[in-house]
Amino acid sequence: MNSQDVILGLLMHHSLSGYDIKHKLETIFSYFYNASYGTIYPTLSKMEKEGLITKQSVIQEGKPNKNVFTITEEGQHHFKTYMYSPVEDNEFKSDAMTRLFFGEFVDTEVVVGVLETYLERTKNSLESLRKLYADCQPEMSPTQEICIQIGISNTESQLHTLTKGIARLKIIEQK
Amino acid sequence: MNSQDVILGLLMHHSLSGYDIKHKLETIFSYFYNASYGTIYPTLSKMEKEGLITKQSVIQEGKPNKNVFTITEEGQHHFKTYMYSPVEDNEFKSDAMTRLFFGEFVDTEVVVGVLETYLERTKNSLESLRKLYADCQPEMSPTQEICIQIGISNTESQLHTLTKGIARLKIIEQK
DNA sequence: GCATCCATGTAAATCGTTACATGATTCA
DNA sequence: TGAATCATGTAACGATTTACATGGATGC
Repeated sequence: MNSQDVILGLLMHHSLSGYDIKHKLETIFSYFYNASYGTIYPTLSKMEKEGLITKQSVIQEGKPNKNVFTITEEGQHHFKTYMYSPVEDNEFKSDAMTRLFFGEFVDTEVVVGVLETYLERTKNSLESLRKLYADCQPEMSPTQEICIQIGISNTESQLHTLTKGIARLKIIEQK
Repeated sequence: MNSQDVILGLLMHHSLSGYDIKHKLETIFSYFYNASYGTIYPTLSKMEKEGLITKQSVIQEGKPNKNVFTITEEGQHHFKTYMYSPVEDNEFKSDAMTRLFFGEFVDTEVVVGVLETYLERTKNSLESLRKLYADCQPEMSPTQEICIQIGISNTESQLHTLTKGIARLKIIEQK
């Protein structure tokens, strides 16, 4: 899985600009994927050259012009090939967990701070996911709904687990 | 956070070879970090040149010789600088969740297959983490123990959430 | 005899982020 | 007047994976 596969998937539903794609990634995809403009725009150019998508320039009033991309039949075929290929493993990288792991080499209060930052960010993510679910539920496909339900549940559990972890750490601190 | 920070952290406890480091990453770090030999060996060379670590060749009987690396004072200082720097956001990338999200474009049974693969892998991860906890608990630092407890709890919740998700998906399939 | 573990390393390729560069419009 | 939103793009850099290359020892 790479940015190309994700972009093709987003264009399966309807045509979008690079800016729209970035917005989708920041909202509905935030739980399990991300990409910057520095990836999106060059990928769109590359895909257009390869005939997977086509570009239409749209002139807007009161807003800058934009390039809207539409998936071609070849692009749809590419996307299907991705969807039937072997599933890749999840990737998880956590700076906060790494610092917790190495906690013995710094003061416990520093580690507590790290976990509290992590907790705060998790709370924010949960809030965003819940808001998204509330706002977009009617227009979501059934699998998209399951997707966000899984995201919300997992984030809730993380919150709970982290809170317990912080409590345990604070007990150690007192010793 | 990058491979250098993680390697320095591992060497804080005691000297290790590149092979040992890979093994640690595959076991105790498996939940929140990973790196291949193609990263580990060049990073060790680079750090040695920069004076963050030193190399000792160890001749072994019945096994190939190995290079054991020891952290220097400068390396320890580097590591501390990392530990006190701002915490980076977690990164999570999930091919399985992406396919679930785009589930409307393939047969539901394909999506069920994707989630069942995901579930199977999660079960295996959980088993590994539990085994690791059982085997290494006595030699773990308190923060390392919290670290693996968090890993186990989160993986357990994921298992639960995923199982519910698959059930919901199968209800959709029947319609 | 074959798989697995031990052990190290390089080179090419891939993939991606960050910073830079630009600029109009809308709303408070 | 200043922040936020809309909108596109490039160039330099960084990080990492995959595939290649090698080879002895141990255990089944």
